[in-house]
Amino acid sequence: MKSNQSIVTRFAPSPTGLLHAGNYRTAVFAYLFARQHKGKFILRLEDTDRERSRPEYEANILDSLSWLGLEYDELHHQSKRSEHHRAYLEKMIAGGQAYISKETPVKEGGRSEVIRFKNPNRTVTFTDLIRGEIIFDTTELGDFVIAKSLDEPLFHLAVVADDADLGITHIIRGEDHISNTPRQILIQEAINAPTPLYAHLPLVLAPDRSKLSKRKGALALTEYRKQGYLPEALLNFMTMLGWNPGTDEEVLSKAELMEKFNLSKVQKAGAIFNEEKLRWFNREHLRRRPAGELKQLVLAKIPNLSSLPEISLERLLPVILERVETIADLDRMKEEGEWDYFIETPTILPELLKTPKHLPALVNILEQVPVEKFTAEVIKETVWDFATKEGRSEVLWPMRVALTGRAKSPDPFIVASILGKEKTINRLNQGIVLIGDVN
RNA sequence: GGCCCUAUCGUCUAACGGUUAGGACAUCAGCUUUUCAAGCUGGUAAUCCGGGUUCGAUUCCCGGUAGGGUCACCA
Repeated sequence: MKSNQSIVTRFAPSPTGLLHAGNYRTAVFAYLFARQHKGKFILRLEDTDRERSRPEYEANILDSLSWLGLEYDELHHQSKRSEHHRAYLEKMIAGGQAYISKETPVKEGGRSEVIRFKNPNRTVTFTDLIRGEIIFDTTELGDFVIAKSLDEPLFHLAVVADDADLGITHIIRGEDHISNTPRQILIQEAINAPTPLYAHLPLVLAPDRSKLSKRKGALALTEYRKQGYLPEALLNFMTMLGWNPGTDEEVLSKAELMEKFNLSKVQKAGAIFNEEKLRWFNREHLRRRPAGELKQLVLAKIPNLSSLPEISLERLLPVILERVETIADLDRMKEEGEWDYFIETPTILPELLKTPKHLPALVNILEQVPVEKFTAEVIKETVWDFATKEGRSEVLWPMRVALTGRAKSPDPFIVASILGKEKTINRLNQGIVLIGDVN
């Protein structure tokens, strides 16, 4: 029902910098719109500026899109289409819609001859899918330059020619292009090309509400990848920046986004890129990954945990996962040896034990728990009355410290169940010895 | 400055012209098996201002104000 074979969108970045949120959100919207309508999504590298375009930036764009999962149906390089551009230019010059203009170069490297568009000086009106009718008086634009020479087309000409040749039906791009639109419509009319539908997206903003840019601290998409974010989380977050599904749901998979996305619920005002919320999205997406995958991930990042018995590992995984927001947290845990006490006996600072006098009684109590019933639940049940009677913090704090050697850790019952009965008893005894030594 | 776009909690946002203006992130408080994390419960917090239209405006219109974008032989 929603299928519409004729829809073609494009993402047209210039390879003059790393792809960041200000750019790729546009790609996300164009992609979702095309896919939802079973249309085509085209990637076109706008590399006509030979000086500023760089292969490494192009590689970065390709990398980023592939990581995000935005697969394109066609890839074009604007620089490889200059013959088409030349043909349009020649036709326009012949038809009087453009002309070769003699110039006195104002800046260094300026040409003494450029190609200018013969502006008909009239009002241009178009209906933006997001903003409605927009009216411009193009008179003030004058006869703008559309090419440095027949073989060196400039932005406006190249864009219009390529969009026409590639059959683009919907131009979904940033709001910063609104003022370019009348110029491009004028060129379309001159070359007798159809005017596509326009949807100008609100901008992604830096915290100071200005357009997000590298200068404003926008991180490359690849940087978020390095920081351990999931592509689905980025995709979800970026889509929610300026769009909502019309319900309270926020955590959506790529498939769900493709199904629910629509231009009519796209916001008109710009939105600040909020990293806190991104982290939250990442957590939510991480939690939704299959258990097996998460286990592999943890073991890959913290390999020494694989020496643990299977049962211990099963109990430890959820404990680790609830402390992870991005995958980089696992690297940090590895780095800081956060879980090392499960592998090696920790060194315990006697003063950290605070009130160790109950440790001997604790050992006696735990001795009674059968090895096969040494679970967090049973341990808690067994110790609880005693701890309550003697004062919970008096009993539980030294128990936890004796087991972990740390001031901060998961609760003592969980820790004990992961260590197993033997190690638990040993470490408690070690704590007792330690106190004896001190005394 | 010209032109264009925009305006709901700190942030992202919801609300056929009638709601105690809702949700999420963040924040604060409390609870939970001392600590960390997670979780749960609750709280603080918004319709930029002024005029219209209307029985009734967050919503429609106009004007201010504020913010943003754009004004290249870059894209």
